[in-house]
Amino acid sequence: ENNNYVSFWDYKFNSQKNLNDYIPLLKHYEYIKEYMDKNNFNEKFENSKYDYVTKILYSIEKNGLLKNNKLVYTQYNNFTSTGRPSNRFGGINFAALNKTDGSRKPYVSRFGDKGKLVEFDYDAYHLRLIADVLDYDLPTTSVHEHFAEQYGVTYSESKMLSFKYLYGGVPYDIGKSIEFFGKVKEFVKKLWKFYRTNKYIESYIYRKKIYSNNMNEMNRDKLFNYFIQNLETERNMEVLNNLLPRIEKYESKLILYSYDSFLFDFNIGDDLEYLQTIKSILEQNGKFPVKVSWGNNYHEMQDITEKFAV
DNA sequence: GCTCGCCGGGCTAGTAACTA
DNA sequence: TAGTTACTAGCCCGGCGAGC
Repeated sequence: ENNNYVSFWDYKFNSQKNLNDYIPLLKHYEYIKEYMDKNNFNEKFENSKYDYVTKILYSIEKNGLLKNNKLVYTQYNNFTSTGRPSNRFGGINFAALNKTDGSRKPYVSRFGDKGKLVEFDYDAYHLRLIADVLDYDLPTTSVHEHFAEQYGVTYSESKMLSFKYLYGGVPYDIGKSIEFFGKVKEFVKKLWKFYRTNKYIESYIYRKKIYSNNMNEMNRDKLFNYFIQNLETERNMEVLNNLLPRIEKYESKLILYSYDSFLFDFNIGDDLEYLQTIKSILEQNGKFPVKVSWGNNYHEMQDITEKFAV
C-alpha cells in the first residue's frame, strides 16, 4: 500500500496495544479512503470456493513449524493481486527462505529422531498446468530435458529458456518450430483479446473474474502470468481439499505450502503408506509428477523419488 | 509576527530474498 | 515476465522553538 505508516507500525511494533494512543484516527481514515477509492467494491463476492481456501490455509497455519525447539507459525494472505497466497509471520517471509545460506537449517521435525521433514515438489509445474489447459501431452519424464532436446541446449539452459518464453513472450521462430510454444502463443493472444474486449478474464477453475479496472499497467504477458498463478493456486486448493481429509488420521502434518511444493513433518510411524497416499493424490494419476525429498532439517534434504518407483 | 534552522516523520525508490 | 515481505537510504516538508 502507498500509506507507509501501516507497514512501519506493523514492522516495528506489531505487538503494541492501544495504537490509537499513538496514531491519529485521521491517519486510519486516509488509509482506508485511499484503499476504497482505488478498488472496486461494487461487485458482490459470491464465490463460495474461497470459504474452503481460507479453511485449508488455516489448517496449514495451525500446525506450525518446529524451529529452535519451539513452534513458529506462518500466516497466509490469499487476497493478493495474483491470487497466489503470500506467506509471512514474525519477520520471516516463508516464501523467500534462502535455499543455500543455511536459513532453512533450524527447521526440523517435531517428532525428534522418529521424524523427518518431507517435501513434495511438482516438476515444471507451470509448464504442465498450461499444457493441461491446452490439452497438450507433455512427457511424464523431465519436461526440461524434453525441451532441452528440442532447443539443442543443456538442461539448465532449457529451464531458463522455457521460463523466458512462458513469461516474457514466445519469439516467432520458437512458436513456429516448437508446437507447444506455438499453442501457448496462440492462447496468450486469445486471452489478451478477450481481456481487451470484455475488460475482464475469468480464472480457469473457480471462474473468478479479474477486472481491468482493478489492474495497473496490464500487458499481454502480465495477464498470462496472472492467469497461470490463479490456475496454480486454484488447482492446489482443489488438491489440498481432496488430500487433507485423507491424511487427518495420521500423526504427520502438512506444515508449509510454497506454490509448487508442500512440506510435511513426517512421523516415521505413519510409514510409507502415508507418503504414497500424498504422492498419488498430488500427481493425479501421474499427470503432474512430483519429486520427493526428505531430511533431518529443511536445509539438508535428500532426493528419495526413486524409492517410490513402481 | 516574521524568519531561520533543526529535527524527525512521510514517502519513494531501491535491494535482496524467494516462487513459477 | 509477474508477485510478496523485510529492510535501507535519502529527499522533502511541516512542526516548533529561538531570535529579532
